[in-house]
Amino acid sequence: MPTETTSRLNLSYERLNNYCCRLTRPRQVILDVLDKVDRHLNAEQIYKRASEIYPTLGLATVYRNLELLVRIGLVWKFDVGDDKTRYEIAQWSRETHHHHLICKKCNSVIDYSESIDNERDFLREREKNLSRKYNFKIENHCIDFFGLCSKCKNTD
Amino acid sequence: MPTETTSRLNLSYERLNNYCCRLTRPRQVILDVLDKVDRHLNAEQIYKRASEIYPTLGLATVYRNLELLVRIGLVWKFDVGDDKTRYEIAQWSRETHHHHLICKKCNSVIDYSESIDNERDFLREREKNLSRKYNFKIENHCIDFFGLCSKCKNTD
DNA sequence: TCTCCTATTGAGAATGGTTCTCATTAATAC
DNA sequence: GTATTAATGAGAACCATTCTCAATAGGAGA
Ligand SMILES: [Mn+2]
Ligand SMILES: [Mn+2]
Ligand SMILES: [Zn+2]
Ligand SMILES: [Zn+2]
Repeated sequence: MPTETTSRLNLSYERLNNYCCRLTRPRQVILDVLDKVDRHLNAEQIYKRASEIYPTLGLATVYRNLELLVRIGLVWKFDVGDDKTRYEIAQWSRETHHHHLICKKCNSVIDYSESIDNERDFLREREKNLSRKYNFKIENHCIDFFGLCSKCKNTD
Repeated sequence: MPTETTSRLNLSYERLNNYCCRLTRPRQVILDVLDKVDRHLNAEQIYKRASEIYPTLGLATVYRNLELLVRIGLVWKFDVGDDKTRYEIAQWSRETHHHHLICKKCNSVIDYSESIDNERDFLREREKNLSRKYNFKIENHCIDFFGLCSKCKNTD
């Protein structure tokens, strides 16, 4: 019985294969770290955790592979306001798709998915109109809310 | 008869005053550049244009003041995918508020404002629900669509 | 208009996240 | 196995942005 995690990893490996990318140890380890619950990590954090599993790993390799994984759609990258790009495993499925609440003060990120179907429908409709009007091929969207998290709100 | 531009600049000066910031020549010039039609410039581009008006201007001063203007709400900053932060004069009014279509290939930005009222209402409703549920004080939102502009779509 | 205080400036150095280089290693097709 | 070449690790390089610090100039008050 494959766990959710192993099946997600297998899908990732398959995708790498489709893109003619070799399934190297560093890639496995990086995907493994991204697959864990902690999300929204920056490259340095991913490097640190992956190094514990595979100590000879190099930081440049982490950057190179994150870039690759983003390019082939297995990973999402985004910014929150500090100057470190954040990464998280791509969540395309209807159950896990989500958007973000981003705290301007502590740069923490909250995933939310309530009414995400509403948002998705709404955005799809907008995309249809906009792409027609501007002859623009929309590939993905970004919707974020910025402000103060509950902690930071009370320590002003 | 004040033009739209001069009145917008006057409002900016007033705002600076309210925040007890001196109305220096560099600030005037930077605001003047931002107030021109070309939007979505990066710091270097703003520096270049402002230098033509005020040649002794320093790049650090541009960065410092852009930061200030963002902080007091006169300027918006955002990223498009190259590694240079973009800036544009804040457009809060109902007539000029807009969102962005961003080309992943050439990093150009298209302003759109059709159905922006719909979007705004929709987002406001979401903000209300989310801030209650997560005890999160939402201060602003970001909604962008990424893809390929009409030019880049045809040169793949 | 003059003076004083200090916010602001300009130049260049420093920072730090990310990318590049290059010799070495290892995945995979045959 | 062997050959091919994609991928790696280490460190240097890059470059947008921030910092430092002595010099300058707003603007409040006299
Ligand atoms: Mn997330
Ligand atoms: Mn715009
Ligand atoms: Zn916070
Ligand atoms: Zn384009």
